[in-house]
Amino acid sequence: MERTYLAKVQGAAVNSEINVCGWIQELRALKNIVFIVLRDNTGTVQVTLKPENISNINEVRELERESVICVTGVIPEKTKSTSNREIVASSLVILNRAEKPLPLGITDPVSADFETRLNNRFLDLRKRENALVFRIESSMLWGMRRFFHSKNFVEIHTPKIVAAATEGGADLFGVRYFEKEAYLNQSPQLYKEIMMSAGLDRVFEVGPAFRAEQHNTVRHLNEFTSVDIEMSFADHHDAMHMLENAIRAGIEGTLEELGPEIASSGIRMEIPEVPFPRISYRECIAFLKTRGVDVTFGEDFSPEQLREIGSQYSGFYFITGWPSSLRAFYTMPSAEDPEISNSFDLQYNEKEITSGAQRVHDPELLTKRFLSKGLNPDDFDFYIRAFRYGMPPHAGFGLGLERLVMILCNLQNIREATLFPRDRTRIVP
RNA sequence: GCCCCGAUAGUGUAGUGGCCUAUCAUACAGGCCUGUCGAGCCUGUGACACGGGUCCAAAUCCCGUUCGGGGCGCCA
Repeated sequence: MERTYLAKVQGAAVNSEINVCGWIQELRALKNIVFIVLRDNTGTVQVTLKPENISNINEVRELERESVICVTGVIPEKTKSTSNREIVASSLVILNRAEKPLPLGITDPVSADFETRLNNRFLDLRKRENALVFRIESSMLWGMRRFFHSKNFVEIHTPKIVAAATEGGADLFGVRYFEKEAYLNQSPQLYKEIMMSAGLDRVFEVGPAFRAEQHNTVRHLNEFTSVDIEMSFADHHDAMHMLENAIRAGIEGTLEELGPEIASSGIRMEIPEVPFPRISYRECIAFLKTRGVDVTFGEDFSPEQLREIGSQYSGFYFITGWPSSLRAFYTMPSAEDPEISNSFDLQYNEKEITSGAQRVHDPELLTKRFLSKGLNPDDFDFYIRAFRYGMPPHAGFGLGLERLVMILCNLQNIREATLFPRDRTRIVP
């Protein structure tokens, strides 16, 4: 018999036989009757077992919480259960028993440290509200993928193992690659740009990025998921336009799929209005000065300064026109104002989630930019070559998926939005 | 990497030098009761991160280590 998801039990026909499978969330063995609250991926339902119907009832009485079972039974017309429906079992199959005690209770009225939760993530995610974060991430990503696909983007996959000289080096993880030295890539940047020269026109990639920085904060991971796009014959305005509409599409799709559950979980998620406000770096400096914050042109904003800015500009907004000195070598300087670049960050309140820009497409300028950043252009020959034989103007961005989910779910720690976070000290599980 | 804070049963906690053979809840085990549903009642098992030191006496004070939390820095 085909398995029925527990969420479908409410709407299933009474008196017909059904088969349900899941975990024993609670078991109450009374003298003449046994009740099980069964849980699966979709919900819970009470299963009622009467000794006269169940041959292995004594074995069932001894089952541990979180053991895995399948039950066949019927839904009676009337139930004495305070839940709307129950299943009166005709048979119960024990598929796998759980050890006890549980290292983390699923329904216990005691909280658990986040570390305990991470060490037992498989149990932690049996809680629906914890798993919801990852359902939201999935829906969000599907929404953005559909959007990019509709805009003629090609989804690509670039190497995560790269040669020593590719990226300057200091904050990369080294790996042994047979007889060579190699590194884990910190961004698909160079490769997605090469695809512009290849004529793919518009590309996006969803993949891991690795940073060997010894940061220890609630918003940094050493391995995170980057949603990257690059588009030809485009500038930073086009990239910002694409980004805000991708986010809007992602949230629309997420609310379509998970709206009721998101609402009942207490997460406030709304479809943002586009376009997002654009605030220039220079405007931010001027604003901070009106608030008595001492800040000079050419400095990155500190967390405290970003909180100040975020108290003025809430929700999604762009900070545009960052000083060229703060941006990577491939960032296009502004034609009108040589001190700044055609770049942007997408912020949500005080949090940065995306960094993007129009890119340099002229190989001579690119070489100068390398030199001004103290990098040796020879180390990037595989990259610059793609610029010498017809590279179109292009622009793009990289978005931190976990940071986006963190914002959408109003989480205080980015690790909450990561199944198995990799931070300064954690590599297990 | 720097600064601050922390580590007590499976889980979450109380306890700041002797009153601690360490509190409470939950979980677990046994019993009573019961179409239960945060089930109820009774009984029981179970812990001071590790290594040094101070002291008549250390969960408690000091040093180190490990791990964790927060902040900063770093951060294509």
